[in-house]
Amino acid sequence: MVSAPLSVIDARSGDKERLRLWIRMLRTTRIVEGELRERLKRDFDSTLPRFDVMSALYREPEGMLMTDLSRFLLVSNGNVTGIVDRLVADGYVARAKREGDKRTSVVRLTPAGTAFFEKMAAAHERWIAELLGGIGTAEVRRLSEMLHLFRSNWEGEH
Amino acid sequence: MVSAPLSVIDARSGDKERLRLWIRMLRTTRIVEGELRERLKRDFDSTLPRFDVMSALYREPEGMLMTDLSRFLLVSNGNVTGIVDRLVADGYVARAKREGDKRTSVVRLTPAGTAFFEKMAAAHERWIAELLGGIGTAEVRRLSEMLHLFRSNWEGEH
DNA sequence: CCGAGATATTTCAAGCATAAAATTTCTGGC
DNA sequence: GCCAGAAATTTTATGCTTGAAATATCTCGG
Repeated sequence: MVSAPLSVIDARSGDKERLRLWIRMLRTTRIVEGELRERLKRDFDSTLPRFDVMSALYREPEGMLMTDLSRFLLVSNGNVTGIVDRLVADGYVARAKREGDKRTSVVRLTPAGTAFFEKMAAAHERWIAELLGGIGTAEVRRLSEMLHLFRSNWEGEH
Repeated sequence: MVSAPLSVIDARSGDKERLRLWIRMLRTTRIVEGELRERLKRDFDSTLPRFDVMSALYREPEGMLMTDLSRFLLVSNGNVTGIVDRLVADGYVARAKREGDKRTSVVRLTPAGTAFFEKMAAAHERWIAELLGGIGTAEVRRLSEMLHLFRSNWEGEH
């Protein structure tokens, strides 16, 4: 046999293209994240991790446990502790002890935190619209669907 | 006038979809990055930033200036200093003073660094092929092209 | 020449990130 | 009731990240 079977050749060439896709995805997210970081700092004196935490809490007015927060954000539990500490110090977030389980504490946005987040979120949505404005609406939909599928597959297996 | 013009309505609905796309992109890269980080640590006792630096240097056997390195990787100049420091300490990278300009130093992979990187890169490519394997080859090509266009647009404007 | 700005790099302070260890509290079988 | 293990959280050590300040060197008009 002189050449590999077609399926193997296909797989190999596909590998290279997946690698290129990954590099481009990483570059795109880095560009956008860098821009968002800069603007959050400039306009709100805040950061992306703080925005992420507040965004998660905004969706859950009853509050969340630290563990749920770290799982949702895909970051380590120890990491969340520090970010929440600083948000508490700023008065945007409150920790509430619970009746039943003394290990856990429910974390939620304060009214000040909610108001502040709503301002940031509005700007954030405008920025994303601007930064991703070069991608056509049909492409956006297609791409989004693809990534949603990826996530479903991933979570199905893990 | 009771309702906004069509173009405005279109823009608004597109904004929401772009926001959703951004969130999904961020989640995807976080999942993949987390997996890569874990495997780099497990199999090579290394990290993603170190891999990125070595990858950049591998493409330039003549070496790179610190500034070019940080620009290429889209990270701050101060950041590169620390990563390179540790790579130098491990013997994978060397700083060479230059004749002409005493401010600059050319950074390049050592033979040990080259050999080590080639092992990592092979594993890295397999991992990406595995992790992004759920996305069909045609989709990969399409998606990749889209992101390439995004980057071209971005760099054209900045 | 020579000094004002430009350029390359490092240093610094603060915050983000992980994994692993330590602490505290809960739960279920005995 | 007790206690072994599980679970929620914080602490710790180390490394990554940024923006800004500090240092050193270069360039070039006068």
